[in-house]
Amino acid sequence: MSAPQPAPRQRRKEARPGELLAAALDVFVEKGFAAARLDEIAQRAGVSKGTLYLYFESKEALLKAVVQESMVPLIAEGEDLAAQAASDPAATLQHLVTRWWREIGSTKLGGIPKLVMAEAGNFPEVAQFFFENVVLRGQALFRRVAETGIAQGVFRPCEPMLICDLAIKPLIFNHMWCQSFAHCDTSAIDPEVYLHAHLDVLLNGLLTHPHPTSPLPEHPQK
Amino acid sequence: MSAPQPAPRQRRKEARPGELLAAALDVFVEKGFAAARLDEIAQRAGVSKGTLYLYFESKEALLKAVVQESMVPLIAEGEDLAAQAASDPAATLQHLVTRWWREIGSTKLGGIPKLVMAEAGNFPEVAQFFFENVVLRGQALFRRVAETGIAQGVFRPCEPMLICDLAIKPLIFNHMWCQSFAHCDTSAIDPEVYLHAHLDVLLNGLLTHPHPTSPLPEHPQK
DNA sequence: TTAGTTACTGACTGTTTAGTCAGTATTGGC
DNA sequence: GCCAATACTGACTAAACAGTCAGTAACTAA
Repeated sequence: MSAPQPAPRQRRKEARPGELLAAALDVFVEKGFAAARLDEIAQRAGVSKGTLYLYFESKEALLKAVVQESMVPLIAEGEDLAAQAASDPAATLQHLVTRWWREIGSTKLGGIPKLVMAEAGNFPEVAQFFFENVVLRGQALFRRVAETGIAQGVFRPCEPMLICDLAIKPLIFNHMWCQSFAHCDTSAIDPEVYLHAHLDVLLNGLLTHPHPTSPLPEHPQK
Repeated sequence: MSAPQPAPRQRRKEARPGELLAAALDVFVEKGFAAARLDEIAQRAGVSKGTLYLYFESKEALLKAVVQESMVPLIAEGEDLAAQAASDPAATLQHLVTRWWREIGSTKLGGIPKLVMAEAGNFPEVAQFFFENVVLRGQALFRRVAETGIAQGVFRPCEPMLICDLAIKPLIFNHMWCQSFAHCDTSAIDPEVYLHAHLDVLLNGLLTHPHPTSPLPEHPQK
């Protein structure tokens, strides 16, 4: 039986915010915003709850900061990439979707929309912030590609925002679904298989002259 | 200034459960499960909180009862309808989706998946109950249609569950989205327009020999 | 009218947790 | 080594809320 020595205190002003945000992301995604306890976030970051309040004003401000720091840079990066106009809208659409999967859908960041949407009614400011800084800017990326594709006659003519919604919403939802029912849905389709099937059917349904596509998966799960 | 006369007490053993469930559905969908207060549910049903506990064991049991009473009958109804085998799988798929929209997507019942998914981590029993009694049975409906369609060569060959997921998940999510961002997304696409565009692109992308389809909407919102 | 039954009430309890702050311990300058 | 300056702590508080139960009043049958 060793004496329960209290962990030695450290002063690390620079590193704290990042560590707290990382811990907060973990706990928020695991438990949801309401059920996340600030004590647990602090503990995972290796500090006490008091320290949390040295860096963030409130629980809500912490969530806002998580969104700000983790999602907004990715959007900004996407905007830079999209600025280099690609000539092939179908390929660009595929590229954007794939990038979403790599950067967000396959990481714990994918849990943020669920978080924000679940609490949108109780914390409208967070929802608004997310909507303006992530959703609208993300939609703009897709929208430009859709407009180009329609103008070129590659995509069937329609409201560009439709293409945007049809392309990305199913994937966000599938992530939420898998996250929520992981313990129930033992024979769920692998999210990456879903991603490819979705892209295939989407493009096939959207293109004016569908390419011959690879066959859809017959037995996605072993 | 009238005297604040306490509303006269009433004894209505038969009607209470239904009224409480209706009030609970309202408040759960509005606030989410965690943020819903039992006092408010009771108040909306015109009773006190104590009465609530005469009819339901706990808050969690109340949610389970809401799912049981509002969703399960609809699934059962759908199973009856699907038992009358339809010869045209594409039309049947369209019919199932449209029925989902009419009975669930366009009503407050559409808020239940959001509710259950948001709290799945904290109340796994509720998620399990929903999954087994609603999701699995709903999937089975779609799956049978998908299998028939593939066997007839009407749908492209693939894992039938994929068709099921591709057909319904986007719609569930779009409902959640609109509900969550109603106050932010002032130029959102009308859900019914989204429904038709989705069905169009889905079938176009899924059929081995796509029908000539009506054009996609150009300006869905006025 | 009265007495018995029970649906219903609402004040109360216990618990949980966001947010506070007086005090402590580490650091860096001298 | 000593002394600020300040990053950090954790016990505390106030509030919110699920769940309880002794008491109340609506109904019923005789």
